[in-house]
Formats: sequence, structure tokens, C-alpha cells
Amino acid sequence: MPDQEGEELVERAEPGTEMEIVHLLRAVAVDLGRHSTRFAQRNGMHPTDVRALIALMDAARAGEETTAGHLGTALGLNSAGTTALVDRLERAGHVRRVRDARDRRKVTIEVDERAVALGWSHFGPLIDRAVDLLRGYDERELAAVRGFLTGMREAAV
Amino acid sequence: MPDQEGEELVERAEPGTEMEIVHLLRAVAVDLGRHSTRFAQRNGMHPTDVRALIALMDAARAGEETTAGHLGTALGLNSAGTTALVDRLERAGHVRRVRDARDRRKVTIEVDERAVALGWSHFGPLIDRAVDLLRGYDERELAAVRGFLTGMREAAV
DNA sequence: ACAAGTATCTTGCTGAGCGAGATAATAGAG
DNA sequence: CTCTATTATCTCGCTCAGCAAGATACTTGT
Repeated sequence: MPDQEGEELVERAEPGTEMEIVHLLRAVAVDLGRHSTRFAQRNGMHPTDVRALIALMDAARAGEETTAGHLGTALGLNSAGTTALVDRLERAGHVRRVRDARDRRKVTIEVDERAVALGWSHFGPLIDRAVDLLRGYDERELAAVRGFLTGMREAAV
Repeated sequence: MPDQEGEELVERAEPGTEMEIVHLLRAVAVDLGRHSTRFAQRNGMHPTDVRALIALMDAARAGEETTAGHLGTALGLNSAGTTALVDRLERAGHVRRVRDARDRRKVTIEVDERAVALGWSHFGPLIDRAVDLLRGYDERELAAVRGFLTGMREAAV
């Protein structure tokens, strides 16, 4: 048997029940994961590499520098694994290592512009679709979605 | 540096915007993934093993038998990887291999009752919390949540 | 029967991530 | 100002999930 692309076992609960939405949320989580994985494979990366780029871009948008150690902590890797991860990303040209001028033990990781563009070209359409959907909602509907997602985040800790 | 548990880099968009909800959804997907991973590690399993158990239980609930090949396809593994996966799960006592009586090339995988109970003890509270939350919603709010999640699933293909 | 097809398993390998410890730089006590 | 403790990253050797290729076992169509 050759290799194949993963395919969801679609499962459903009785329509209209709360359980239906619970299953739907799980399905969305799985589908988003697969969406990331596909992006990774298309660009010769591993899921962890994509998670790393997202973490780096998030921090950059929040105006924070990310050191190697920071990144490893965020991803749950130990120091050896973090070094290997940054090596891979650097070798692929997605990030640069920059020695911190103030504390020269630190290495800050900078994302290459082309990696950012690559990410947008893949995740942009998904984000656009989400924003489109939500524009059709009134304030109470938005609050419902927000409340449900926030509640699930808190419960998943 | 010893190993550590992953921790989310919390990022936010301007409150009240659609982008806030987009980020929230992504955060939920990440948190649910981490919730699964934690379950895996606590029980000496790998993320793939948990995905496999969930796929098996989903199929069982839908009244379908799952063969080794089926399972591998659902998880995106090739046949060698699938054999190794089932070996691990069987060694841990979570599943049993049962030769199909009609077609004796096939091996159907049955989940052990204790694995089911174990899963419920971990994911049950999360599901309960979700159902609780949703019980407070009226029909229009439920439709909003359902519509958003369904739309995101379709967009993530 | 028997050739072709299908389902699973075996073998040997690659590579992500771990544990332990080396190396380099900073900070704090005296 | 130097010596020690601490912090940040990297190196080395290893384990194990998953892959490619092919072996094995069973079924089906002719």
C-alpha cells in the first residue's frame, strides 16, 4: 500500500442537539490542523516548523522579540530540539539567527519576509472567509460565537 | 535546560473586531490539540495513538467496523506505520486485533472498554462544559455558532 | 486451478526530539 | 575587580514514529 492523504471519518450526532456542535468544534480543530499540515508538507516542512513560524509571527506582531529559548518553551521542546528546529528553519531560509547585542548569550529569531508572504498566501483565504462569514452576524450572534469559543478555551486548560 | 510544558503565546486583535474571533478560533484549535497531547503523555501514548483511539471510537459509535487499513487511511499513515501503531496500542492493552471471519486477510481493531473509560474520564468534563454553555443559548445563537463552525470546516478543506 | 488483486506484516532506514553535558556570556557577592 | 552561580545556547549520542520496498497470506475472477 502506498502512502495516502488523511481523510476524516465523518461522524455526526442527532442534528439540532448540543452534541452536534461539540462534534463540529472537534471536527473544525482537526480540519484546521490538517490545513496546517498540508501547508507544511507542500513546503517541505514539519508541523512543528509551521507552529514555530506562527508563534514567531504572533510575537512579532505583538512587538516582541523571540529568543531561541522563548520559542522552545512556547512549543514544548527542550533546548536540543529547539536548536535542531531553528537549524532546519534557517537552512530553509525561513528565519535568521541574530545574536542579541545587549546579552550576547541570547539568539533572537527573525522571520524572513518571504516566509511571511508564503504563510499569508496559504492562510489568508481562510481568514478572509471567516471575516466574511462574521460580517453577516449581528452583535448578539457575534457574542454567542465569542462566548462559546472563549468558554471552550478555558475548559481545555 | 530540562524539558517543559508548552505554553501559548497569547496574542490578541482589537477587541470587537472579526479578527478577534478568527484568532480565538485558532487559539481554541491549538488548546484542544494541547489537551489531547496532555492526555497522551499522561498515559504514555503519542498524539497519533490518541487520534487513532478517537477515530476507532467514532466509527464504533456509527456502528462501523474499522480495519487496520481503514485506520491507517484515516490517519494518513502508510501500511508499515499502521502496523506499528496497532502494535503499540495492542501492547498497551487499548485495542485488540481480531481477524475478520469472512475475509481473513482483514484485521478489525476493537477498542478495549478500559480505554473508552479512560478517554471519557479525560474528555468528558470538556464535553459537559460545552453542553452546559450551549444550553444557555437560544435557537438563533446556536445557529450562529453552528454556521460559523460549518463555514470554517468548509473553508479549511 | 491459477493469475491478478487486496490486506497486512517485515525489514531496514531517516529524521524529530530527548537527556546529559559542554561552552559562552552575564550578574552578584565579597 | 575577581570568582562563583546562573542563564542561554549548542553538541553528542540515542530512541522511536513513520517511510519505502517488498514479503506473506488470503480472495476473486476466469
